[in-house]
Amino acid sequence: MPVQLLKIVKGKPETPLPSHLQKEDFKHLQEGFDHTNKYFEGIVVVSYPLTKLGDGTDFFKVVLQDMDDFYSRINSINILIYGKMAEDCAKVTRSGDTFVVAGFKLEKSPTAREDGRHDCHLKLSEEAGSTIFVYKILGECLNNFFLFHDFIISFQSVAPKYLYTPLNDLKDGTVVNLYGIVKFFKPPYVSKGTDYCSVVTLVDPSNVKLTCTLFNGNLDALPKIYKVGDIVRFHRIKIREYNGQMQGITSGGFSSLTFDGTVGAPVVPRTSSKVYTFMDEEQKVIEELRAWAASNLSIPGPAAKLSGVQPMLFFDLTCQLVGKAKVDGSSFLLKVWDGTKCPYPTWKVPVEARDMEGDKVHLYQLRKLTVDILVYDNHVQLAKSFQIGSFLRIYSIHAKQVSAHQDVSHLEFHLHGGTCYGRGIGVLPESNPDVKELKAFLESVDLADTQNNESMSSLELDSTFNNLTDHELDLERCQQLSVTVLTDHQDLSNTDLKTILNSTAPQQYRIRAKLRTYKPQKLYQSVKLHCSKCNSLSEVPDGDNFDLILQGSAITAPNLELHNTSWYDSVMWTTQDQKQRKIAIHFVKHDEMLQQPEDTLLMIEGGTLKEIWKLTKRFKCVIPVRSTDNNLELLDLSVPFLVQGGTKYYGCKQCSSPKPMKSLSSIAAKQEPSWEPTEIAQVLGIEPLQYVFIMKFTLVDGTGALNAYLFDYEKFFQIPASEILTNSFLQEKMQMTMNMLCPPGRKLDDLPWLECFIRSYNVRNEMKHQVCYQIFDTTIAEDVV
DNA sequence: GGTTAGGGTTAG
Repeated sequence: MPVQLLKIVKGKPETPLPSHLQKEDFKHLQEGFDHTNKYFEGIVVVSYPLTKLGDGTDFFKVVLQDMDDFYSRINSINILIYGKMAEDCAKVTRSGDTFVVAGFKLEKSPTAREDGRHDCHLKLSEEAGSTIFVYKILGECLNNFFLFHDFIISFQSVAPKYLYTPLNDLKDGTVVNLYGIVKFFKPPYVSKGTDYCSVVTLVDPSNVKLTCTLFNGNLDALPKIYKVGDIVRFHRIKIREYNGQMQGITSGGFSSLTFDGTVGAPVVPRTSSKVYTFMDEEQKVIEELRAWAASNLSIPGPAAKLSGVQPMLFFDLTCQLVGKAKVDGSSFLLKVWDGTKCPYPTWKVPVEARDMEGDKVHLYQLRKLTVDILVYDNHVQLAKSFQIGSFLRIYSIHAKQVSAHQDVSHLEFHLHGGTCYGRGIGVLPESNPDVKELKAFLESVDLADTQNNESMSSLELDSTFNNLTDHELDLERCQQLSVTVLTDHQDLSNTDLKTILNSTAPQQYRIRAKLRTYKPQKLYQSVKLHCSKCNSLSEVPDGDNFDLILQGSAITAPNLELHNTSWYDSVMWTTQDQKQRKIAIHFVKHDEMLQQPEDTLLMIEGGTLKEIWKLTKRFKCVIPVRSTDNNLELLDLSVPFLVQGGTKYYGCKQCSSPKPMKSLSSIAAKQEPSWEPTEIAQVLGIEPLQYVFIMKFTLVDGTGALNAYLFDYEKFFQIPASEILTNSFLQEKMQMTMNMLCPPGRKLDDLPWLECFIRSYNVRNEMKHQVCYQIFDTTIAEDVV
């Protein structure tokens, strides 16, 4: 990619130059010096319009100024660019950009005497193998950020422009480039020949399907398709007629890019190829195909989890490999988990403990959550190669229900031989969004017995794991253990509910009771905001309100006098739509330098909710602000005073006395600003509200029933209330926890016991006096979820 | 350069 557009974060390019390149001094740009593996860097001070030479070749000339020797009499040099490279460069180059040029040819400049520049000029072209890096100033990058939805700036390449053939226009015997949406695929498997094979059926807006059989001896060279709905771009695929239909097959120079097909997801190609072209227009193609697919194809929803497995059916599973073992010549065992619990007893494949590969302690800790998947025949070879700990997607697992004796049945998971219906296994990279989500979820799962078994000898482990069935484990829980445990006061004895109800408040009790019902049933309704200063509770504001207030504040144009201070750099951006909204973004500096985006706090004026959200994905902290005559200040406290990660931080309207934004400069001046929400709140005069779960538990123990409130930031569910609204895995985990505490459709007798600590307290107003109860110092038992 | 597979569930 000879011309590459890069972003620059004040003075520092984020993408480093290739390490083999070394900087060349202005004064060494002379004939007789070897300029191989050297680059020259300068600022574009003049750029001429793109022209054509007599023979039709595009020609683009810029003047670069040497910034290291700014005060020399001669400090600028002519750069002559030819062909497609000239055209591409002209498109993206503006005065003030930084150019890095390499692979240039140096010649005497015939115009040196007239223009007073360097007596040599540099000639660059694609044919000569030249490279130009164009560093844009921050404002330009921002433009790209909003226009192209991410900071990934498309490569401006001089590679030949590819033509893409629609699927309804394919001719027998041709080699073409094409785009398509994956309608069906077989993940790469070991063929009976010498190669891996992957079969992919595509469809495009012409509504014509094309099945491609792709071969390659290198697994990595086949398209990285993870799900139906992914979008692929194939280059140099051979088209043949087979059984009266067009068919695609790999040809010599076949290459592919694969994209997530989700509307709005970042457009990042998956490929093993280090060099590929991907331009703005191609980004547009992907977005158009995504939009078309969204309204014209039925793309399957999220894959099943072990907790949602349906007996007798086939399903795809995204999971982590915990153990593997050889079973016999034609089958192989994969022991995997996805953090959820299969609601049915599952079959454990009997294998010798010494044949089980994987961390013994980990296998033991996860024993209640792992399932055994037996893979057969052609899948064995691939399965053997998987690393323990890697993330897998296993396609079309058969959940086979097997009745053993006396109506006791269990589920067996088989990945049968063959590749019908896309049966197979693929490794997912850690960068895959599903893997990221899964990883976060797995990390949030509390494992039972972690402390106690760390020091077990392998002998003890060998005799322990694989021997307990799920039946036995469930039985154990029902008979002995409570689904909640106390974090303190274990020495106290239980009091029955009747006694508590007949006593005066305030007092504290240990109880053993069952959860008959709880409110709210819709768990997201249990999240509130709490001010620890005035003790008020409020609802979490919805996004519509946020957007309205943002719209209101966007009416006032940013005050330019407040731009670019000692502690932040500002950029203005005008939206490309009809509204021509002005957005100002102030990047807070540290040591007079801008930080990496992931460490940066920024303040935004005039942005929409969507834009703010987009910025939070890339930058550490985002604070919506408005400008007054002499200050930047926070908006109304109905909107977050800070957005960090997925979390909106609110301040208490009663207890806060907001200060102007310049108070933040005290944090920016610190050695290593951590931008902790509490610290930000403090300097801004904000009393932060905390996210909290508020629930009402109706508890019964045979002697009586009482309602107890649960007021929990994190301790009870071991889920931060601040994260639940934006994390579907945590929502699912919480729902599963509640289903364990109070299983739907069970009789009272069959409900599990809860061990709780509660306190009674008096609530009095003019009308009545009431005794209330609150649960505290209680948590979910470690092995419940 | 040839082959592999060429979509439509195993039956362990």
